[in-house]
Amino acid sequence: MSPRWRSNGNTESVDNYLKAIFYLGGLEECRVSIKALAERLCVAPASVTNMLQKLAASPAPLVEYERHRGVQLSAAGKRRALEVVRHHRLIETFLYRVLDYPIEEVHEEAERLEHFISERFEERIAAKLGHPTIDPHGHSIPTMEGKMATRESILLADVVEDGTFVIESVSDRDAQNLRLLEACGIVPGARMQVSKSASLEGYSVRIGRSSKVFALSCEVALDIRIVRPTK
Amino acid sequence: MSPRWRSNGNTESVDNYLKAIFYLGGLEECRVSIKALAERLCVAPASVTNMLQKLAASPAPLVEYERHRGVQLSAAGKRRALEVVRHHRLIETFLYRVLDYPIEEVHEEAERLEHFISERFEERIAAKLGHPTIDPHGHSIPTMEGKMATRESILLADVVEDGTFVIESVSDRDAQNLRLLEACGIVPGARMQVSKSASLEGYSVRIGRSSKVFALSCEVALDIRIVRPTK
DNA sequence: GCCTAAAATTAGGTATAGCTAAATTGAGTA
DNA sequence: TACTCAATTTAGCTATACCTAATTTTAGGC
Ligand SMILES: [Mn+2]
Ligand SMILES: [Mn+2]
Ligand SMILES: [Mn+2]
Ligand SMILES: [Mn+2]
Repeated sequence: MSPRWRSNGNTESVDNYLKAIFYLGGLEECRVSIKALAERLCVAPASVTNMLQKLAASPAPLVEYERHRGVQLSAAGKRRALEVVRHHRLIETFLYRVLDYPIEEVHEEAERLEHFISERFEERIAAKLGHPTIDPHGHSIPTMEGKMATRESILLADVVEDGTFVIESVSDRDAQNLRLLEACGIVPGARMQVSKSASLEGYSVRIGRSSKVFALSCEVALDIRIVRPTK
Repeated sequence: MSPRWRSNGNTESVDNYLKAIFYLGGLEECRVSIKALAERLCVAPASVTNMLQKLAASPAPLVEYERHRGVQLSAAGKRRALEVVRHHRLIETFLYRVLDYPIEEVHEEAERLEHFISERFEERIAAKLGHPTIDPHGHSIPTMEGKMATRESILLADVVEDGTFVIESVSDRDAQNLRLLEACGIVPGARMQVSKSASLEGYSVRIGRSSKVFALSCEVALDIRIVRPTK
């Protein structure tokens, strides 16, 4: 058997390349370097070059690739990347809300299953969840049509003056962290009073009306995105 | 990338070979021929020989294979086969009961996902469903420890005299059929009055207290297993 | 404009899991 | 016992997707 083919003719590996290009390209959809892709995907640069050449040479290419000049998603590639992201985030939401997964376990399971669920499965969990727009980490879930809401937010690590903020999202990449953050009440939507602690290199935060104060390292502050309160 | 490795070190393909040997070996766990496996798995006989040689040569073999004498599962192979069957049937039950899948769509989705869910996922859906023992087709779900209840049942096609029976299970392999059978009320647990229709080659059946009578072909009667009513 | 080093590419090789076609084996029949 | 043929095995090939090592290219510093 060759690797399993998804409905649209992609393999799991191809999906993961598309997602990585989408992520690394950012909102401005910049060209992405081979090196950055290799690091993100934990494969050798030569493997990336190989895959991109194959993808770009196909009759309906998912990527635009030029030798030595990096790679961008084509319209079709972006569409597919957004579909996989939708799968990922819907699955995470489902695992968290319906199957009562601990928050730190949803990402790994979603990372696998996102490639193997059918459109029917996608549709059924979306319906079961009431067509959610935000996943348990606070990330936007793209619509079925491939539109994703963008919200303006900043890294907690970029905060320069003390103040009150609302937590927009937390990174899904470090399971350990995630467990701790949730235990502190640092979850999307929570209100947080932040003071930059000059002595310690980091932040003290107070969540909601709680009197407890938590110390966050600069490291951890890179995993938290915040917005100004609407009021 | 090589094909995806499951937690226990198997690939999807290996899992499918184990399941096929388990199924074709029957309750008596007979040796299974290469030809039968090739047909069931829709691959060439040479591919089967290849795979079995590799499986049998591994340090902790999942199968016992002798040249020209067919193949049987080892204890480890049987354990794994039962685990995959458990995944399959739990997933089917979950899709049917929680995600409201139409009965004829559960099998195909389960056939794929059975290889990719984690032990956590298995545990969570089992809990959500109240640790079910029967799937929507009426098949026994093996326990976490790898025990599967066996019930005595016969094919409707083997019925020689008219009578009243309880439907034990219906085959999950023909989606079209399944849709029709469910529409007629021919579902596991239903009580069914059967008369062998000598003129037509087939059966007339009446479900429960209904006055409607359905005609079933001998073909379809091969897809239905029944037991005598307990009372 | 040249030199160097990092980035990218090419070359050559691995494993999985398929395939076809050719050779072999062994079970049942004459 | 010998023959025949279906089942099985072997040999040689393909595709995906990874690897390392060697080579080439580009871009920055001078
Ligand atoms: Mn993934
Ligand atoms: Mn997420
Ligand atoms: Mn399967
Ligand atoms: Mn079933």
